[in-house]
Amino acid sequence: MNEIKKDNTEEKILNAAQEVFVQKGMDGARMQEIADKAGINKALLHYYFRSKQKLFDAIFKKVFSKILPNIMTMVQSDLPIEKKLETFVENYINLLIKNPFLPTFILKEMNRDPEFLANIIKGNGVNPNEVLDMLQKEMGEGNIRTMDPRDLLVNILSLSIFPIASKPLMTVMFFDKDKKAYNEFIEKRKITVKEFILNSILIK
Amino acid sequence: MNEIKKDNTEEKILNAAQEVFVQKGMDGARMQEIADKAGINKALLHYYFRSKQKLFDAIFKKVFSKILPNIMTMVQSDLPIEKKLETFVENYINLLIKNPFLPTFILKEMNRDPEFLANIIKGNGVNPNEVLDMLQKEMGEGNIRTMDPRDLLVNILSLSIFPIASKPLMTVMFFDKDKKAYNEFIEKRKITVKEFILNSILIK
DNA sequence: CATATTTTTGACCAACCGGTTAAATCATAT
DNA sequence: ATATGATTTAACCGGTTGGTCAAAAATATG
Repeated sequence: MNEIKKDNTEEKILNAAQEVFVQKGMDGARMQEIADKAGINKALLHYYFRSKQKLFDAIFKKVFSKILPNIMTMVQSDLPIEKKLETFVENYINLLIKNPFLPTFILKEMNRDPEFLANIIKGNGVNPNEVLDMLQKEMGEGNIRTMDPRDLLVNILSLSIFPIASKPLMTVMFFDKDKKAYNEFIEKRKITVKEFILNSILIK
Repeated sequence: MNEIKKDNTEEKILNAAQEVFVQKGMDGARMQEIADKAGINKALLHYYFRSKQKLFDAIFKKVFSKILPNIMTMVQSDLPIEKKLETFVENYINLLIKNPFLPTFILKEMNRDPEFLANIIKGNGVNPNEVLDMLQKEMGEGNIRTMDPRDLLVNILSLSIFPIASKPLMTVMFFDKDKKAYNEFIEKRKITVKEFILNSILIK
């Protein structure tokens, strides 16, 4: 029973910590709140993870690793670029719909330790150059307009992520605080974002 | 002398508070640090602004009001859509280059109080519908492709703002931690973003 | 100049927060 | 059963933080 129980508490801690950290950030999170949410004593947090910083690092790595692999899916098939883009945008927006606080959390806490950030990326086997090469190849073959592939990749990410990170602003600006209308809007964007990009880059 | 001196300290406080709040967020900011940076006693902060929350609200309103009016410039001329877009993107990216921490700060703290957010927008005379109407008019005249004007506006904002909010990630992913290369990239985006959008929406 | 008002300061406080410790509980192996 | 090591807890600690207060300094008023 030893290992099962250990895994169980550790998992309970990680889940609670993720919820609190992602919503309140490193500075706003309280060890007590994480302990309460995990249904354990506060000292037990320090038994499993020595310090708040260590626990935070574990969570940041965990959620950041959720985001990254998606990028590589764009290169892991030989479908035409339209299809690649379609599945990527759809997957990404779906992931963010389920985790709406994730973008803001990552954007904010990203600035804390760029070195740590670099290590996570490397450790996840994410190689942006593969994506950039794929895009450049499509350009070379005359399938899409020639441009800096980094611009294209950044544009794809921007259009997918930003509208979810700015949910409160958009809900108030465009939908009169109607969250359902906002959700429908985001749902539709799985298609409209793809179309917007393809209209810009496709050579017909 | 009364008013001049009062304005002077109040301004010193606001400048110091902006610097600290924008970089560290509400939770990470310390009243002591703000006081030090303003060159005054900590008690004086509470003399001018009763609480940390009040001071934060003042700063959030201040910096958010910096961002908003730009959106309305798109509607305050009768230039062709290409020119409107060009000046908007250029102005916006320039503003963000000068205030690189602004996007992350606003995105994070936006979630704190949506009601407060709505009031600031109203109080700034920003009416998103004016922009949406302008875009829809361009569509009706057959100048640009027909689409949900909200999508278009959100896309313009996403492409302008996100790459600056995600500076650390991009510096590490694309530029091997070379900040100068990143800066040049952003500089070029004043043009490439405009082109990317026009390629997508322009009917030739 | 004297008085009233505003601005600024140093000292202080209660609450909070991350972290520690020693003891208790539990599971397991002998 | 009991000794052993891992897990969990309650109580506690020192430092930090937002905020207060009374008094001093500066300024305005008459």
